[in-house]
Amino acid sequence: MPQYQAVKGARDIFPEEAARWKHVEGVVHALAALYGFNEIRTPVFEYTELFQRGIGSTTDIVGKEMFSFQPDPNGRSITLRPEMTAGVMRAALQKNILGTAPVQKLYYISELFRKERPQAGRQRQFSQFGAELLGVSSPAAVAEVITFMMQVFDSLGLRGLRLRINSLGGTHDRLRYREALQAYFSPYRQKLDTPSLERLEKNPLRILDSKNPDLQEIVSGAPKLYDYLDTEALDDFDKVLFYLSERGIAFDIDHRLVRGLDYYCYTAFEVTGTELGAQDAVGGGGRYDGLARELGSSSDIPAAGFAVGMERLLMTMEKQGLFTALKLQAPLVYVVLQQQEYTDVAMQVTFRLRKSGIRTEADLAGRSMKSQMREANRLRCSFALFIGENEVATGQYTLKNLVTSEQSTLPLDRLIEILHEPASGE
RNA sequence: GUGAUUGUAGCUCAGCUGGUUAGAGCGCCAGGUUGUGGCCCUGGAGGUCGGGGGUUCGAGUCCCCUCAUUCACCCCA
Repeated sequence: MPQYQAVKGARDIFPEEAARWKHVEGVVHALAALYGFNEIRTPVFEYTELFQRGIGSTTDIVGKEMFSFQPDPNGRSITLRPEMTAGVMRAALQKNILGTAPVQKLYYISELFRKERPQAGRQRQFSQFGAELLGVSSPAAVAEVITFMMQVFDSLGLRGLRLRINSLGGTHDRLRYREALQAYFSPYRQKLDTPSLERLEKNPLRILDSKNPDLQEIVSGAPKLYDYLDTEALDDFDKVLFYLSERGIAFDIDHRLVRGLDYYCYTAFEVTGTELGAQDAVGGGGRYDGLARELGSSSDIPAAGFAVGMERLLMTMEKQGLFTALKLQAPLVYVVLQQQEYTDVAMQVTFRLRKSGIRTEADLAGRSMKSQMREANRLRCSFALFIGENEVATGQYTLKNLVTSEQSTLPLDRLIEILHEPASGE
């Protein structure tokens, strides 16, 4: 074991994997532009209260998973962001961007931090891409956000992802339902497990999420949220489903889908994959009309958004073999020098090639010709350009095609022309 | 936070009931070809056997502690 290791739950991404990230990020950026979402970058830390208010103090994230610290002895507590929505909303309110344009469509690809035990598909530092649509509260807005997300999956070539969707109703609906749940579960107190008992008081909806097999029977008999939705909520939900169907987006209605964050209302959704192990959620989101008020806004700001776990997305793509064709970009030319005394010439030539836009690599370590050739081969270069006694004397250099093994000796200007020809791969 | 799992070379792993200088494949470096790679051949470098303690004549192998990994629970992306 080396003396220093990456912090628990944090990992390094080396060049080959970084290429995969760039590929995925490229698709996200391109589709965001297509859908009219603009990138926002917010600080990695915020005042702790923001998350306590925004995410909800009863949630696990706030209760036990935040990296919080106090930089100044008597100063305010600061927290490494465990999710993006609260920060984005804070930024929007702080600058009052809705004052200049009443609808804001924002997206991000950002690093998040949660103090959990790492396991497959879960790290302490991880990243999400996501979108937030602020200022509109229509089924069309929710459908737009979901469609954007699903098209990213589609464009990346993902198959077999499952979209589950539910309506949580408005505040009134949820209040009535909450009481109904408490009434239903209270007689079962003896049988409930500790976390469920706690939820019974704080947030009974989340009992429905329980995976405890012993509780399944009780849970399945619980009142359905769906039966407590008023017509407005039902119409809203139907409309969202209508848009999705019309666009050919498959979904499963799941009346037990609740989601862990307090701020969701009306539509909530989640996308799961089968290749991820226990942590099978790739992304999720919903509508959160109440968040802005929670954060001190004097007016209502309806909003909808989603977040997708980049690591889980990449993991699923890997399992589905979607990266096989992706390789690091190879240099076109490797400059090989016969003896070290030609280093200066080699550096000049290398520079000229690069200046003309040709991806060029050269030996910086003074290694043997054989090593240089092996290196050229390892890097999958298409050409080797030799600098030796003859070349220096005549000013004509030897270019070898490493695939066909053909080589010719010509002035550098001429070689650069050849290298720029499409057949050369440039 | 709880449970289980694994920890031997850069990587993937051997190492029988504890017994001489700890191995293989791949990778890396060098040479075979002092102006030419991929294949092949030869050689080489590289290991506090995660760390500490204990049992023993003797520990990579057994025991304890510790650190780390991985997976699962909880919850979530």
